[in-house]
Amino acid sequence: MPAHGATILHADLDAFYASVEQLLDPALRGRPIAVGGGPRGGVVLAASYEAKVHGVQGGMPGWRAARLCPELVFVRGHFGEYQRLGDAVMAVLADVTPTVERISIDEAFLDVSGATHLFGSPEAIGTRIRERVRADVGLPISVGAARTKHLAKIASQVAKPDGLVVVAPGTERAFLDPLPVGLIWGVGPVNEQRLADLGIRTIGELTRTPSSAVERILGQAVGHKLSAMAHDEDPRRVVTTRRARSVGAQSALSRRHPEAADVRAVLAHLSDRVSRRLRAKGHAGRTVTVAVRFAGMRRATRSLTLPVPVAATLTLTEVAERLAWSAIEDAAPCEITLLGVSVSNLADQRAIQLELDLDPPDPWRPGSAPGAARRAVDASMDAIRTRFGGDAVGYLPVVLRRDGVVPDEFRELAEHDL
DNA sequence: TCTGGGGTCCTAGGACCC
DNA sequence: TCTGGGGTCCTAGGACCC
Repeated sequence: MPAHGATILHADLDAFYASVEQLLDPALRGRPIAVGGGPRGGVVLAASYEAKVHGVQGGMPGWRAARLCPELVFVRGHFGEYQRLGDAVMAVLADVTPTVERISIDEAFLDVSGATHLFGSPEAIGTRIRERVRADVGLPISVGAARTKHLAKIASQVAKPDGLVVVAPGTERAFLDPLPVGLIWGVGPVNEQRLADLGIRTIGELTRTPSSAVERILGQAVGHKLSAMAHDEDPRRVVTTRRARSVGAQSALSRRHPEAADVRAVLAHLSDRVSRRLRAKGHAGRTVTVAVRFAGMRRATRSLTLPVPVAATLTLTEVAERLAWSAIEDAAPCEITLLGVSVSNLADQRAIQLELDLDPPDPWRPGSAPGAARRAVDASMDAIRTRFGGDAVGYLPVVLRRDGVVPDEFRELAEHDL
């Protein structure tokens, strides 16, 4: 049942990383800048509006961004600051209502239906949020307000940069009809092109298309979402907590023929990262998935669901290695450019810590229980890292040392629990 | 001189069970 | 004479989001 009034807000910081850099260094203000990447490699993580004008976008290879905008300034990024300032903005939002759903470092939904008696209309609340974020944190933020989350998110996109858009109840159709379908959450480049092939470019054109045709193109789920939105029946509520469904890590590698020692070293490193995070949260997972990217960007995944959840570094490494070779051998001869490990089917694992014994027991210690031994090793490593920091033990595989395009601080930011 | 790293959700086919 | 229909789980691939 939709709330009365445009009481769902979507607040979204503008070009977040780039805006923080311009806040920290006044010399960068008004200039086209890119965070991450460089003219010779890596990818752009974020671009300032001055750079976006030239077509520079997040996710774009640095060399291409440099070609689009020769005066582009590349900055390395202050990832710790992003976390700190993102948190500060969320604190401002929490002053308005406890019903805040943070969906990434820099954006959140709010349900302000219980806050209007204190702060006034959704429009007044949106204005207040924008003023306070600007005054207290120093960053531009856009806000959309509407009757549903979906619509509020579209409204904030329309409001950018540094604006506020309220979709008053009853005006939804008039608001949506002229907008491009790409603004719909879940319609990316592929679906946008598929729709364009049918002559459908605006949301209005889409809603006039028979739903059976839409579902044929976009699939049943997206089709249903669209028709729900078209009829203003978006049931999603603002939820303040969400549980992680998977934990993973990946690393791009310079193009190479897969060598057993390399593959093992990289997978051990990734498995170590993943399993440490699982253990830190008291989680374990039954399904292990390995992703391999080959030269030419083709990808393959292999997964295995185990009878019991795993969280031990060594166990995860062994499973990952089998899965990786299954994918590599199916593609041979090949060159690989990325390896990834992820664990899903998560279960809370604080009480029991069963570990699958994939290997025969240690021949040097007859009667030993490999699972228990592995847990003991992991516990010691975790304790040392907690005390002395993540670099105290463990190692970075030689094959990764040269390829570390993305700073570790960025990984930490991306993996941070929101 | 080819593209990061963290995720979510959906789809389709097959195995398996009752 | 080979054979229903529904449900669940697993696997692989893919689109999408920040």
